[in-house]
Formats: sequence, structure tokens, C-alpha cells
Amino acid sequence: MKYFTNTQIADLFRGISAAYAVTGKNYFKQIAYENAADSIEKATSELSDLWADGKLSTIPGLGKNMQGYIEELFKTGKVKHFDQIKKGLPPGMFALLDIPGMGPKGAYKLARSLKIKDIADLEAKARRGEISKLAGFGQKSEEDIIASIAQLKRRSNRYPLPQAFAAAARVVAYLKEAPESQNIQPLGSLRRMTATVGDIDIAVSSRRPAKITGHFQKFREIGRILTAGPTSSSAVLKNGIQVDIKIQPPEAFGALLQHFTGSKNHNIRLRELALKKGYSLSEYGIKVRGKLKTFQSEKDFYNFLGLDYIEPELREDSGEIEAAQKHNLPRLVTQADIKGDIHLHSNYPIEPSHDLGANTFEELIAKAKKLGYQYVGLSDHSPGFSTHTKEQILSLIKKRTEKIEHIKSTHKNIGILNLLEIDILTDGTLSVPQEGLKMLDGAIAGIHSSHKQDKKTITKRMLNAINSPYVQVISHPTGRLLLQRESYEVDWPEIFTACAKTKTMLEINAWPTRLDLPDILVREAISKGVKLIIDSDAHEIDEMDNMKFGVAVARRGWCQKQDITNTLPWLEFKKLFRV
DNA sequence: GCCGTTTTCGGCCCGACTGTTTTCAGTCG
Repeated sequence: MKYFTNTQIADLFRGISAAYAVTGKNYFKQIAYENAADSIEKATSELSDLWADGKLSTIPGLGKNMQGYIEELFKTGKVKHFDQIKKGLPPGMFALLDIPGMGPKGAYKLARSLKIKDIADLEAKARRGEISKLAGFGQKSEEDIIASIAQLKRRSNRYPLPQAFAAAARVVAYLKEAPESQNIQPLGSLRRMTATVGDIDIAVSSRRPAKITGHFQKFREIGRILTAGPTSSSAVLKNGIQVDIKIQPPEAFGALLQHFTGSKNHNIRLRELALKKGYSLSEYGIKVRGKLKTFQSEKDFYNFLGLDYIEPELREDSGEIEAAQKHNLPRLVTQADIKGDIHLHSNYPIEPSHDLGANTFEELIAKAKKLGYQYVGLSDHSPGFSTHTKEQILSLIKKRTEKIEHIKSTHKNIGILNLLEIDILTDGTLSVPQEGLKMLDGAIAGIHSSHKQDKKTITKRMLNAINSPYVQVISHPTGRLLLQRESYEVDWPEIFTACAKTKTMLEINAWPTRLDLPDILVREAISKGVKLIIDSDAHEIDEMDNMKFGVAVARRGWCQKQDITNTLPWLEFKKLFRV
């Protein structure tokens, strides 16, 4: 058996799609392979696992033929049929498809006539002026290719949501300076609050679109302007993030928001639905018997199609359209529902070898009050066995407990939990002995080491913690770091079953590069009756404001208020701990 | 090549912007 990652297989399929695009004869096969590549990339399980379990058919877009090709790929390391399709095409063309603005046709022409081997080769030939000499390419194409390759090298493909959020806020503030702008609203994956964001889309309503476009082009953070049309323009910021703005008059703003919020798959499903009713959808509105009907609000737009309003976080074509038809959508949890934050690190020096927080217990409590919370959990990292004896650990915990008990007695108007974030060690034991755990109100347990252990070992480690009567919460359950480190391998069905049985909460950690549990697992977890808790994992009081990103993950996972324990009032919430 | 509350055959979303063109193909979202 040969091993291929989902990304590798998706790339292979994209290549096949490109091959069909070049020959121009099989447009619908081209689309089919593109769809399959998208859906393979989105899959939450490895195809190799699914194949071994005979479950490849659970991936939408993979029919009998493609399943057969994937099987052949795993068995032999290649697909004869694919080699056949690519026969006669220049092999160098496929690497060029990563370049922004480069499609199958362009890549084919370049690779064929200039015998391009890879992107570096293309760049060298562009710099030598060889591209502008080709028919169909001019001076501008050559410059664009050089600039796009530079862009490809410089920027990572995606950015963590909070980073994109901040950049979008700056663009919005700048656009507001234009007196001709009326309503301004971020769209796309940013509005849907996906964990990572590829680019920033912003809608502007205005009666003078040309003024807006002109103003936008003068934004000081812009590095390169890509397009500048009357209703839409696009630029790359100096930090590498691409920004697209879309402009429509106020009466069409609802349709504009809807269209560019996406997701792509959500919109495709919506248009199919509209077609069946005899309507045609676009960013301008809904065409009924050739006549355009405009919409000021998205709600009116959805209602016109016979659907309830769908929150942006749900628009992923994962059942929300059907639910909206049946008036069956969940009432999503909101930031206002959150009544406390219990994963907070202070500067209390219980374990100096771990990174300490920046603030005192008192400062964390004051910030929690400012946020309107009813309770906080003080949950510093536990002292470790590697640097302390058992006796030292117990004595440190005792001292910290005494201090927190004193603080509790002086703050009667807010609930305070004496917690620690403890490590689940490589053998599954906990980093704090039982006598220590007994002094606490509860514990948050997480894996902080040996992420590369196999699925069985990691699962067993987590089950040990889940089954401990002293552990109430499992922190950042997948261990992923967005764009840096993949999740470790875990048997999730088994974890969910154990959590539901022991009433152990799984955390949605709102730390900007974690957002862990991820949305898709969130949805699975609550369907199995698992309770979740959203924490900021703040090491500094300003970071407690990151709670909103955790709430977004919960919303994307279809969570209602009752799925999230820290929406409970203090008197209910405290019953989940040992107080 | 996929897929099914119109379908197992006959469909498969819709439009903007650009560069190199003399009317449009390619790419993107």
C-alpha cells in the first residue's frame, strides 16, 4: 500500500481537471474532478483510512469511477487512466497552476511553447522577456506573471481568522472615510468566521461607486492593485493579504451581501433551488420571469426563496438549506450568552518553567467583571514532575489554594474556581497526584507533549483523563496549531462516547491559532450529547476578548445555548465542579 | 464523471474584469 495525503490526492485531481480543460472536450468531467478535489480537501478523515474502511463513498463527488482510481492509487501508487489523460500534455504545466491568475490554458501554452519545467523556470524566462514574444501574451501578462510569482512566494495561502479580522477592520475604517460610502460590511469566509481566511472581501453600498473605487486604490497599505472595475476591485496589501471590494447601491445591498458571503457551495445549492422555482439568482437580486427583484436585506432575500434567514456561520452547504426550508434551523449560541471564562493564566509563579500569564488573579477577575461575567476559573499550568518532587508539587498547590481561597472570600459578587491546567503525560497519567487534585475545585487536562504518538496511544491518554473523576474539561482537544501543526490522531467516536458518559466537557479553545475543537468536530460532538465549554486561554487580560472567536467556532458547529456549559448561570455552572 | 422531493437520463450557477483582441477567451470568486 502506498500512502498519499488528502492534499496530494486533491492536487492530482486538480491536474486531471486541468488536463480536461486543455483538451476542451470534457467540460463536465473537468467540473467533476474540480468538485471532487474540493471535497477531498474539505474531508475531515484521511482518504487512506476511509478507503481501508470501505467508506470512500461518504465523500460527496466521488462516484464509482473515482473511487476505483483512488483504490488503484493506494494499491499501486499510480492511476493508469490518469497517465493516459495526461499523455501528450507538457508535464511542467501542472506546477504552474498554483500561480494566481494562471489557469489550465495559460499553463499549457507556456509549458508547451517554452518547455517550462517549474515555477522557477517560468520566472527566469519571464524575466528574460520570452513570454511577451508569445502569441496571446503581451508585456502586461509577463509583468503580471512575475508579480504573481512574487506574491505566491511571499504570502502563505491563508491567515488565522483573528489576523484577517484585524486587517479587515483597518480597511473598513479607511473606506468609511469616503463620504460616498453608506454601509460597509466584511463578507466571504471572514463573515462566515472560518478558522482560517484566504482573503478579505468587503461590501460597500454607495450611489457613487467610482468614488469608492478611487478612494480604495489610495489606501496606504496596498502593495499591488489587481483589478479596478466599476463594481468590484481587488488589491494585495503590503502584508500579502488580498482584499476584494464590491460596490452596489443600497437597494441591492441584501443580494450583494448574500452573494459574496458565500460559501460557494451554499450559493450553488441556493441557485439550484431557485432554478426549480423558475428564478435566477445573482449578486443583483432574484430574476423572476426576466424581471429583476432587488433586496435591501438578506432576510428578505432568503424569505423570498421560502427559506428562513440563515446565519452566515452556517452557510457551508452542510444541511442548512434543508433546515431553513423546514423551519428547523438551530438558535445559535451568541457572545451575550457567555457567562464566564475558566481557562485563564495568571502571573502567579507556581510553575516558572511554563510560560506565565502577564496579570494577577485580581486583574483577571476585574476584567471578567468588566465583560459582565458571573464567574472565572484561575487555571495556571500545573507544576511538573520533571522539575519538582511530589511533596514540592503538593506544597505549591496548597499555597496557591490558600491564596485563591482568600481572594474568594473578598469577592462575593463573582464566582471563582480554583483550577489548574494539568498535563496528560505520555503514559496517560496526570501531571498532578491525586492529593493535589483534591485541593482544587477542578482540573482542565490537556496534551502538551508527544503529539506524534499513534492514534491508539493518544486516544488512550485522553480516555484516562476523561475517566478521572478530578478532570472536568479537556483543553484544546485536537492539539492543532492553525497553519503550523496538524491535529494528532484520535478516535473521536470513542472520545465522544466517553465524554458523554462521564459528563466531561470538551473545550472550544479560542486562542487565535488554535480554535480547537474545530467546527466540524464540534457538530459531531454535540450530536453525541457531549457538552462543550468555550474558553479564551488568555495569558493577558486583553486576550480575554478573543472569546468571540470561540463563540464563532461553536456557531459554525451548530451549537445552541444549551450545548455550551459556560452559558449557565453561576449557581448551575458551579455544580459541574467540586465546589 | 456525478447525481436524483422534477430525474437512473439529462442535466450540471452566474457574472465581473483583464489583456490581447477586433469580438472574446481565460480566470476568478
